[in-house]
Amino acid sequence: MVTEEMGAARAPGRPRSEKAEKAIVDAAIDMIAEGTGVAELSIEAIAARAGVGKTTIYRRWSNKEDLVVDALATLKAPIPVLDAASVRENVVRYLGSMQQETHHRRTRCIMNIALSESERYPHLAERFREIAIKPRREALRSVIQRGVDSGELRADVDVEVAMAALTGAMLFFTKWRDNEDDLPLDLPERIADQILTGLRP
Amino acid sequence: MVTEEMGAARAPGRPRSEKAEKAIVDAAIDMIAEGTGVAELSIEAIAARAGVGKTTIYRRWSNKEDLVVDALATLKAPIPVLDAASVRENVVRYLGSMQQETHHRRTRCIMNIALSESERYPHLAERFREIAIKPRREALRSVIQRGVDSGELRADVDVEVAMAALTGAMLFFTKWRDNEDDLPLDLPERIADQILTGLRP
DNA sequence: GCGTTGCGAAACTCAACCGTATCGAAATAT
DNA sequence: ATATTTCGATACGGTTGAGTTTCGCAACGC
Repeated sequence: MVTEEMGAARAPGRPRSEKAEKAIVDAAIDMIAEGTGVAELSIEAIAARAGVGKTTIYRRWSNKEDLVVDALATLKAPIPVLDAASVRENVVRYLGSMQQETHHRRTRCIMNIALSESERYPHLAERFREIAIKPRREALRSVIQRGVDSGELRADVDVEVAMAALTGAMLFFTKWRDNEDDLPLDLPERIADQILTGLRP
Repeated sequence: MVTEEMGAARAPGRPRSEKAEKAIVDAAIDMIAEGTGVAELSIEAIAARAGVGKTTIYRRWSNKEDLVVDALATLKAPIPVLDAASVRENVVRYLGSMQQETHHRRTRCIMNIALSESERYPHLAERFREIAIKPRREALRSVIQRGVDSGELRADVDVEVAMAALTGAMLFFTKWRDNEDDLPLDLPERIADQILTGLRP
């Protein structure tokens, strides 16, 4: 009875290729970023694109959802630095980064997953929230909370509603617009100014 | 050369069954409302559910997307009456109806289509916007505009941003929440009060 | 009655993809 | 060297659904 628990050299045969693993995950992400929904995503297509045999995929993940979850987990979400002096400036930066990201197709399509496939793939949606949404939400919450603490914002401000208004307004513009082209460049400023007006003493 | 333009009795043979047509459209809508994505929606399943032959479907629509577009077009979106005296009351009603609708799975799933399939099915998304989103947006815009005109809101209010903040905040709460259960019942009031604070003289 | 057209049902071909199995080659530990 | 495991490739049976065709019957105008 040899213990399998610890130990470094635990491989009797040929070790699994990290390169193949990365190629698979990249292929999956790329295809999602190109607009392929999770439903249409096929293992065969991923294998072909990654230059890998189907066996290599099935040896690691038992189904499509597991693979996609792992793939999403590798996505790093760079959060803007929110260390400016004023709440307004931090909010403008935050909204600006949101607006920037909607120009990257990758981000757009990943957001679509979070929004649309959440009904059918709860695991996936939860994982996504954990990775992409939560840290940002914390960052924005901190900005607003600091504003309340410092007196720059009123003490009775409902932080959750304020966050929803700011984030929701930007999302609304970028996702529900009839015409995506005519977004004004100063949108972050306009949203920040209008909403913060109601939050100041 | 007989003109085919006008005329009532233009049917040589058996007329097409309106009942069958309605059954097909209903079946498609029901399946979408139950969570079936457009991609997984199969003509065969629609035919079976509607109790019609595939022939009957292909005789009317050449592909799935055309059918879904037509199906969405039959959806009537009941818009709340916004004739209260105050802007606040109208906004609360509007947000309240939004919150209500997210409890109907039908509405949720249809919203998902608008949000998620918009990349892959542009026709569909456009049609949906025309039917479901635009009238509501007009209703809310009218409420805010009337508030500005009557002096209840400031003259320099950015109506578009205000709409985005109100609608976006509610959407954010209902769609991006970690935990969907703990939505406070007075959410419409809280959102309205907080945001309208910044819009008043 | 007759020609025409729509109807539901069923059968068909064709393609995609799933998940598994098999193969010879390659990579590693002992 | 040998045993073991992974590799990519390929093939396989099975399922699903698209889109077409055929069939016998029903509904309509004339």
